[in-house]
Amino acid sequence: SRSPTPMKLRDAPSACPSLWRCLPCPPAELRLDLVLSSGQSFRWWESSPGAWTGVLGGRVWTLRQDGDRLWYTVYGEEDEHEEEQQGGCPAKAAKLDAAETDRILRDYFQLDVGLSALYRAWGAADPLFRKVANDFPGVRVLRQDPVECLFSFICTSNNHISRITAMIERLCQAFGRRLCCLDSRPFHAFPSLSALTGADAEARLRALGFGYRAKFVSGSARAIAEGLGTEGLCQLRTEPYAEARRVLCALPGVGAKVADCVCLLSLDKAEAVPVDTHVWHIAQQRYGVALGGKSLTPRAYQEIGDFFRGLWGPRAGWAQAV
DNA sequence: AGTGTGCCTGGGAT
DNA sequence: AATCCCAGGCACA
Ligand SMILES: [Mg+2]
Ligand SMILES: [Mg+2]
Repeated sequence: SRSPTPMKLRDAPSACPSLWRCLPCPPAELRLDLVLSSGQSFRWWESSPGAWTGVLGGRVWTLRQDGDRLWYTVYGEEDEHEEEQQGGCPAKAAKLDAAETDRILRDYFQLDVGLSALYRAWGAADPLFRKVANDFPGVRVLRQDPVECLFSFICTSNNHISRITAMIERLCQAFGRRLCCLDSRPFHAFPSLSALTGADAEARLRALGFGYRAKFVSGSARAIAEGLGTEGLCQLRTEPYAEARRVLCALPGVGAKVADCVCLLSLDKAEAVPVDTHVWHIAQQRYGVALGGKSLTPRAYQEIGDFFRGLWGPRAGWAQAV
């Protein structure tokens, strides 16, 4: 039985305060706008000025930062009893209580990591960082779901942000569980691993405009399903950086850069420094890193990562996000 | 082992 | 208006 009244997007707590909660969170610790539009995640949308709507932990949320508070609201799921879970994880979504939603948000934004102290340390070690940090406070690394992060970043290689975002949107629409509709716009969960292992997955992805990445997505889904599984992928959080990176690089469509993105943004490897062409140029021009050659070779990639780890320390990946 | 090349797609430049 | 160019790399040879 479908809900008789369609749900609407919520804009701010003022209209209906009882549907919102908040966490203490000063702008120096988190700048929601910078973090959610920085290209770490592709699934947040500024639904109205200052309000960010997206999917997290199988629920649709709207977030808003107001001074020292991070406000949030979680939307109810439609047709819960009709949904069949295809994967191994029977996430029978009971109504989330306030303590649980608080925990999910604190975990996603890693609010237990004090950013102010890290900014001070990076700035003390690096004058160039000080300059940038002034304009970009509160930029922190999200702790994303490993499956979403992996398949999203497989889509980023040799691609444009605008197209990446559109591709991932279509991926969720076609393969992800529908969660709810807000202002008649449907929201879908990121697909489970098993949703991407079907025999026709590659063809369907091609039809969605994935190009040659269709084979990478379906191939990596297969490889993980037949290998370590979703659980094993998540277990890489407890493995050393080098091991996680090695396992990821064995997947089709995953090389050093994508692996480092997944390590940093979903597997708790704060020392991972994803090096793209932009970072490569910065390292040479602004930091004077001496590297022969006119292409980003594996050796140069390693050297640049080592350089920034030496400069910024064990959370170099966090500093680079700024 | 370290390099060079081609690649789906589509928005912006020419 | 067509065509070129190339972007958050990667897999191959
Ligand atoms: Mg390139
Ligand atoms: Mg690989």
